[in-house]
Amino acid sequence: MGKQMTEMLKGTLEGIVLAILSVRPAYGYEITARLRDQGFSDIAEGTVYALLIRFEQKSLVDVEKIPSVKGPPRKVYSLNAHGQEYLEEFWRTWSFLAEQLEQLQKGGK
Amino acid sequence: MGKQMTEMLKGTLEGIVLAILSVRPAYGYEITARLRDQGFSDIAEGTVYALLIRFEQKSLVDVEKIPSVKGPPRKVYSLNAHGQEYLEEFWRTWSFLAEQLEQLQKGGK
DNA sequence: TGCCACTATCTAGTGCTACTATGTACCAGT
DNA sequence: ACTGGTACATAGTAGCACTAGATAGTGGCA
Repeated sequence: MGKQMTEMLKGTLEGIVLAILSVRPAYGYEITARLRDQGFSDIAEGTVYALLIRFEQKSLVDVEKIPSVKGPPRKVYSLNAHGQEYLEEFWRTWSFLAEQLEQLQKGGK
Repeated sequence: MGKQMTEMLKGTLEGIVLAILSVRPAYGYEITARLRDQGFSDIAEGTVYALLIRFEQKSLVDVEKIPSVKGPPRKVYSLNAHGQEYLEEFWRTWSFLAEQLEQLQKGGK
């Protein structure tokens, strides 16, 4: 991953994962795999798990432990009301930023 | 400033300031003021100066000291060829991220 | 049986960036 | 003298993604 991407993901990855969880509950390994499929080719696994733990500590998610067919039990995370709110604020913040950048990009060309 | 915005600016502010410099040369105090006018209401001054010093160390900019009518001399920064390249890579990185997020935002609604 | 690959989670330590808080310096108007 | 606006700088802090591992369960294959 480029260094620019690494820095840009700070604060954004949080929103990305929250958005994924808002569609439907998921567990860490699954989220990492999905991100990689989607072009975030080398998101570190550790990063996702650390992020999920932070969500739990901030009470943005509910957690359920579900046995897996192959491998250790999964920790399935689902967005709760507080998490939903937090996600909405994320979208507001991101929209503002995106708009500013869009204008800058236009102006520079 | 919200904490979400603070984190999201990491990696992005760099691009924003480079984009500003690509339009025309500017100095720190001016850049801070312009950012504030544009809605980044409480960007810390120190942040911008530190950023500009990083640009200089990475050789993305040329610097010229120009006397000011009121106050200490200004350090006017202008983007050089290397900086222009770096900015283009920033736009590529940001465009990718913005596209991913746009799709997520659509999907979640 | 032993080994490997895949699934699945977790953590200590590192680097980078924005913020806080403060200091320095120059000049104009009162 | 003093205040306020202009202009730059920096030491310390917090937060986040990454590195580089460790740990564990299951199944396949030689």
